[in-house]
Amino acid sequence: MSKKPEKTRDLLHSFGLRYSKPRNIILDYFHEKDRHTSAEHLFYDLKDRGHNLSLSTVYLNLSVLKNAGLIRELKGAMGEAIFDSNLSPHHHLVCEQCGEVMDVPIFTVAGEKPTYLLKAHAEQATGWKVKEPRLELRGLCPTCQNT
Amino acid sequence: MSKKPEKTRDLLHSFGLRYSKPRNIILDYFHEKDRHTSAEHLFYDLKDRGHNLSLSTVYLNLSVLKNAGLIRELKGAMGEAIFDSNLSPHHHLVCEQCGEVMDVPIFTVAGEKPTYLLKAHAEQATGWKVKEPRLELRGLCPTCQNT
DNA sequence: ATCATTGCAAACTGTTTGCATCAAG
DNA sequence: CTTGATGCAAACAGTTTGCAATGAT
Repeated sequence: MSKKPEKTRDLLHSFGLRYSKPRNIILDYFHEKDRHTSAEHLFYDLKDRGHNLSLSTVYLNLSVLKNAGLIRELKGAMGEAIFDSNLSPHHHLVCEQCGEVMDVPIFTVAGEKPTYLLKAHAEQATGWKVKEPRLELRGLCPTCQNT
Repeated sequence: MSKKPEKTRDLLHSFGLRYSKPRNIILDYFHEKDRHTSAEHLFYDLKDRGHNLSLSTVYLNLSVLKNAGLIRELKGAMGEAIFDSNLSPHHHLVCEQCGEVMDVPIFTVAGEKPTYLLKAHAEQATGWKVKEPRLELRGLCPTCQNT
């Protein structure tokens, strides 16, 4: 099932990263299909498949891959880090009960009348029940912009 | 500086909560002006003012007050819980560098052309540099809605 | 008198780090 | 050979919990 290591090696190199077996395994995992996974979940999933990476290696490489831009990070239902290999621009729907994460195309969410239609659109398009969206935008405050 | 305890007692009672000195102190803190604070920050702030609540009491009461609807929770720059006593609907701008949190009125953010104007509007209105907003909506997936 | 709240310490979860060993380039 | 990656264990931060003492109603 796994891609040819040379492929992965080239991919890593093109991002300025070294090849390693763990990285190959992790990238294979993500490339099988778009996945949303936490470090721990990935760790156990890989263990089930006979890949005994250490947990710290998993953490380390998720962070490396994220910094290289090969995967994206979001926050799960409990605030844990969730990694997503789908790089195309999209939003996320996170189930507060089971933790399930679903991708939401940006243009379904971004209707003409944002705050209200956001919720309605997303609910209609996905069947989820969406909590009142309170945005928590990240950025740099004026002071920190000059630092 | 602190409000009359009877006031706070009545407030707490009206929310079905018992009065206690820690709750009084914490509510006083929040009501002095709208504040954004983490549990730990609150703990030290109160210590500086001579109120030696235990950290677990601070955590417990923030959670109690939040569940009662007297304060709101959001996630800070590092994913820590930040509590906000401003209950009117608004969004937040969180500085990734210094952790500063700023309120953003909903209608400044929610323009006519959401995804794009969101960023532009917010930046223009606040002077912040806003990272591309990726929404992480919370809700219930179809399965969990029937549980 | 009853039952919730407090404070302390210990437990826990998610994540990071130090360091000796090992593999990639 | 040089530098970066691994794996383990220990360290950490933020938060929660168990429990006996205390305080509110």
